Amino acid sequence: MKIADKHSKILQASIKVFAQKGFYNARISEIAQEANVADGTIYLYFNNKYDILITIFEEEIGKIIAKVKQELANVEDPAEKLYKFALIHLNIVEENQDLAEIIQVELRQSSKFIKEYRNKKFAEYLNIISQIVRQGQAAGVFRQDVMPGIFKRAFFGALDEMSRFWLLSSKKKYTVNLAARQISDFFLQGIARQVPGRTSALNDDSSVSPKLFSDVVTV
Amino acid sequence: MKIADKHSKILQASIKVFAQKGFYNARISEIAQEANVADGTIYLYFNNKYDILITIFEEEIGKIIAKVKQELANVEDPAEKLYKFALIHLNIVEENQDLAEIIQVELRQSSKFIKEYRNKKFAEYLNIISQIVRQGQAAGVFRQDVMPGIFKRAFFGALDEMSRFWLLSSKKKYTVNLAARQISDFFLQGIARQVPGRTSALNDDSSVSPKLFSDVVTV
DNA sequence: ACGAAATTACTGAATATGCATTCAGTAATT
DNA sequence: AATTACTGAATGCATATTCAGTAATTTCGT
Repeated sequence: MKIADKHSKILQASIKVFAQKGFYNARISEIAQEANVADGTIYLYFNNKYDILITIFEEEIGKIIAKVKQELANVEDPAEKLYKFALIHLNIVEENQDLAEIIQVELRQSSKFIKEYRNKKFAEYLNIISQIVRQGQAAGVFRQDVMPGIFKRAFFGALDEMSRFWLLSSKKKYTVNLAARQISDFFLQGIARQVPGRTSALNDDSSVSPKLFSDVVTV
Repeated sequence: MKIADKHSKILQASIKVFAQKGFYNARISEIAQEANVADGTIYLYFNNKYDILITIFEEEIGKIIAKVKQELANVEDPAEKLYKFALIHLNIVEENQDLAEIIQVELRQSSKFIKEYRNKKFAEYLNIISQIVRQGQAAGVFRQDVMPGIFKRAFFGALDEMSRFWLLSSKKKYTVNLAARQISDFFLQGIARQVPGRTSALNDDSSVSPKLFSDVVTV
């Protein structure tokens, strides 16, 4: 058996066990058992338990970002790009549930080091979204008063919460397609009923959005 | 010193320490020190370390839900209600950062028991949002094809991600007001530029939303 | 009003346990 | 024969929890 085999066997086992039990409640002996190796063998491939978690993150997150970027490359229309992003994201989560669980839950409450590391990679991911927004604004199809820095978080957060819900409730009420469609549509169209002859129902009521976006602090 | 005093002193200390170090890296001795009691005293008020976490959740989450409901009670317009929800939510997070950190991070990866318990309370919170949507649909001001079950998660997720960002980066780029305004506006109006005479830019391009929301699986 | 006895509250060093990590020994490969 | 890969029982440490002892508070008889 080649080295690469055990390395990845242990990693895969770890992803499974960490996702199931959580990092702190996962036992090295469980991972060893799951990977069909001795406890000690794990330490030939990883420095310690924490190192396994970091490696999972390092080796897997890059793949995801690359995949999303690649799949979006040949989509032109900003609105469709946003929808595609949602669709791809949700599909990845669905196909990598254990990994998604770890990234969503375990990596959040880790050491300062891994947290910062996570955030760096994460920022890269979020910036895919803000780039789409800027592109849409430049093309004149998205509103100019939208702040990409807020939008990217709102949009990602919506997807993230939706997928968290999936991870919890195994039996899904909605398809990935429907969720991606609705969520991207919320953000593109809004939920306010479009009254013919007016741009939106909201504009009816000046008390609701008195001076929209006038309270910026910093850029 | 009254009993109630120590109970809440220990709880407050725990919130602080858990938020700072994470549940698993928090030491009982640290909490004791922070609360100015002996290690053993903690066990006169709580069964074990985990019990403290559960109690934090039990005693604090109810207050929050009650506060939000109460503050929304006298708002009528659904659109404004949505904005108010965002504003109140973000303000609560801002004013209870340690607690927010714990609810967001620590309670996620806990035992099955606490997870389920969290989800129950959490569902109650989310349903405030879907109620607003249904109210708006009944009043004819929100689109009928919006699914409240998806919307509530998307909307909450957007707020949650925004506040997570705040918890991480101490120096804030945006005010709570601005974020609440933008996020509720994304969802109400969308970001697609409103072209006069048309209901939205999206309707321009039939390829983007071919058969919107036609792939429902279950209700 | 006072002190003694009883009750209740608190302390923190000692205990016990659980588990990550090590390493002397064995097996497989070159 | 030498090198490399693996094993899993033994080690050692960290820390949640306990509990014998001390302090504070309350009760109650004179």
